[in-house]
Amino acid sequence: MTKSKPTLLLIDGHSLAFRAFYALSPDSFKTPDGQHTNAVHGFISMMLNILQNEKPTHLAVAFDISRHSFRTDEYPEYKGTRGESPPEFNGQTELLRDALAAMNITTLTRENYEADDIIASLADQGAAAGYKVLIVSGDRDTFQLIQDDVTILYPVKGVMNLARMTDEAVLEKYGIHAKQYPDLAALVGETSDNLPGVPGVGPKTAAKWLQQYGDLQGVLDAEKDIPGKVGESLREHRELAIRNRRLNHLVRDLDIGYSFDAFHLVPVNETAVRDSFAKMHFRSLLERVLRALGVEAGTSSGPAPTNTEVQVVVEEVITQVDLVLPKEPKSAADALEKIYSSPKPSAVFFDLGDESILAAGIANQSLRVSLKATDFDKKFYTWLASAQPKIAFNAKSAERFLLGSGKTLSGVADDPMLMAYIDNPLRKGFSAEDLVSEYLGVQLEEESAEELVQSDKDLSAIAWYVFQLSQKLTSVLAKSNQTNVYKQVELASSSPLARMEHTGITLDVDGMSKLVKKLDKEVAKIASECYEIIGKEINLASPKQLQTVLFDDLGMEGTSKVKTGFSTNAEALTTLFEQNGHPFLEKLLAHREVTKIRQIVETISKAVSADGRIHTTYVQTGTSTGRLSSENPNLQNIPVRSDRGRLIRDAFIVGDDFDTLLTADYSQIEMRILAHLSQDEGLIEAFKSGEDLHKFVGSRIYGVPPAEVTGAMRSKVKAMSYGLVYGLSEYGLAKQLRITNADAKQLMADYFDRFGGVRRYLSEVVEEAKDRGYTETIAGRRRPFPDLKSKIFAVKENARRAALNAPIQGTAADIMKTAMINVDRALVTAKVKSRILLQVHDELVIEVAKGELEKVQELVIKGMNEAAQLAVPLEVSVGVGKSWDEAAH
DNA sequence: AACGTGCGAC
DNA sequence: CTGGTCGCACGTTA
Repeated sequence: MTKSKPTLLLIDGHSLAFRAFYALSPDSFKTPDGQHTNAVHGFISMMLNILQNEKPTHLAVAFDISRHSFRTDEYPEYKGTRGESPPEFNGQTELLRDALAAMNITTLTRENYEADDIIASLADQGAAAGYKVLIVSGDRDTFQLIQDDVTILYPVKGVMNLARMTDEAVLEKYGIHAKQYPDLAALVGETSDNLPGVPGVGPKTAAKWLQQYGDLQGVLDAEKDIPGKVGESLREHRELAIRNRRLNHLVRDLDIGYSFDAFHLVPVNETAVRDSFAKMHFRSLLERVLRALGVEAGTSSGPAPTNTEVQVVVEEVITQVDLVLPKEPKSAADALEKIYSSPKPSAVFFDLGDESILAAGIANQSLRVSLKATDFDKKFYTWLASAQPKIAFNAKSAERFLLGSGKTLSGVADDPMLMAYIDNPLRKGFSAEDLVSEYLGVQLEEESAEELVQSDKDLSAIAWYVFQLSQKLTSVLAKSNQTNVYKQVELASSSPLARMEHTGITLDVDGMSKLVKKLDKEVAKIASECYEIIGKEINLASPKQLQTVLFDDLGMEGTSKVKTGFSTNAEALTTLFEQNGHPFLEKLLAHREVTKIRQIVETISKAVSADGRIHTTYVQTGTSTGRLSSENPNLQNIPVRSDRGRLIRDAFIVGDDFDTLLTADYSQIEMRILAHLSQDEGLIEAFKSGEDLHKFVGSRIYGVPPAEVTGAMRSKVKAMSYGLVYGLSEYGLAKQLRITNADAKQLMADYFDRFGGVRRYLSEVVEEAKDRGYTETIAGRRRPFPDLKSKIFAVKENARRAALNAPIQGTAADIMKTAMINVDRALVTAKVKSRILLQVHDELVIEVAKGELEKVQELVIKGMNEAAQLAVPLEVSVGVGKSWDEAAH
């Protein structure tokens, strides 16, 4: 076995302290004499986490001495935008350096240089001397230091997470290699350093150039070949880029004057650390430091700390639930044996990574066991795949990840996350911590300020609480009569969704990249036409700059208002264009449309996995009505209404080994539900007649035969019908149809004269919701409406409109989920290869295997039709094609 | 990082 | 004041 390399950890002290400062509230960390210590606490905690995870052998922390450096000599405005540091930060750097000294950790500074220069020099020297080097810095300029043995740990989201920036990671994120990063930064500029870049050049443009020409010099050499306004801008502002590049170049050959031995991690001087921490009133940190670093001989003042983890037993008794946490058993194997063979349900909680399960906790009433991923064995997987009842928190994610490694999850009897969603879909968080806190009154994790302290979770304890959660929620749901909708609709959707996510849909990547190129050209052309018209270059994506141009420079009169001034949204631009016909408005609207499409194309393209398919995540707790939402990427808002948009749908194609895509959607499902709920005779007849709905309604309202309903009449009626479902006002209807308020009022009156049942139903819904405090779908899904009693008019009105819509949208969601479950079961039972890929609220997309089309189409239609029995028929229309667009109908 | 604006879908 | 439900990108501000 070869000896592993020593690891040198280099920390940019200021940078990490500042991140820590912003991640923790200063108010929570304060000594009695008013000195804040949040940055120190956060820094040390974070450092200990890194020591634990990375196990470096050597460590040094570099600090800036002052703001003055050779860079400010060259360019006095360097970092000039940084204001005074917040008063709560004062004194914390000194405290931190004292604490580090007590811990026998070397700190380094250098007159006239920044901490990054020290780090750069040490990194090179360390790598050359055979160290593995890890750098913690929040400054992206350090990316230039990345090489085989030099990795940057870059803090994201406060100080909790560190992104491992390797060359591949930089390439992934920015499209260029790490050593090109400073060239990219030079072109783009760095706001936080007060270094403006070349105007009009963003990360994407810069990356494109660097890919093409290699480095900044190459780009500048080729500046004549770069077309368009950006090319012009580059030629005009090349000096900026050159200056930026000079300033962001890190000095890599400083002689630090220490041998690496000085950085070797050694045990701490316990007395000194105790003194230092006592001054700052740190208690939990002391334990951690002593345990992590060990104690220097002869400095210990108390009993020597042991390395064994202290088993924390939470003892709290809450009404209804006995919350005495059982101890972890001596023999995990024994406990697992009992759990795996028990006919009673056991709870399982998974610690989920980005695409795999990292660890798990298992518990029943009296036993609990934690398993790391390395402990997962055949017995564990066999149990997961068995029909043995399980209470699984967020079963869908677990099943998806298990499928990813050829395993599976079955026998899920309860999912407390979904139970809590059914109980109250409006709550903010659905994490196990949130729900345990809300339903059991136990704080699983400290508040966010203390999060840093908690580096290891006891998953078996969480699993045990999950077990308690399901017991508690079982009775909660029984009381509100929602057991049925929970079990039959929500829980039953989990596995089909997991498999849909796992399966994904194939994207024609080549088609998409061609499309981006085409759209890029269109955007550039439209943009330059815009600049031409207004005589200057602005950022067309900036509402603020647009406001200046439209309402100041061009003197237009704003229509609707937003918080920052007059609105520049499409509706406002259209109205303005009707008023003054200014050509800029037209171009701007076109620019918006094309950039939006291009943006979606890029998002979608980036989301393609190694298998060539896109795997969205359906969030089952994402909406207040019962619908699903889709994220990373959102596949429920792929354009379809414009020709350009449909080009995107055309890139979603049938996968290899399959024959065709089939789409099946419900026609006018929300209007059908309205007919059912309102029992309005006219509307029910409309659907039973088989006549076009809007023509039928139009003929009633205008008193003409359906055949004589004109296009204009039909579209008015259509807007009216859909408006009803959303709580549309006269004003809104008038605005949408561009008719007068009086005409809108008349239209509404005529509508309600003929369809009185609808009016009665809608007012009943609101009354009942106000009375009971919630609305209800046909399946019994509830949504609370506390705001219906608000004294604030706008709040109350918003609640009223949402309450009109909730039972309708929610019922549609229940029906679609039921359909999905039906279709999934039918396909599995029929043992066909075909499978569901996507759900888009009223549509399913199915991938059909060769020879299965006829059978599958029949099963799909049947499954969807049988999802509900309404007073009117459900109508399903299907289409088939090689792409999602072709399969549309 | 958080907010505001704008816009794609159903 | 003025149409429901979402997710996402971008600019701006901090």
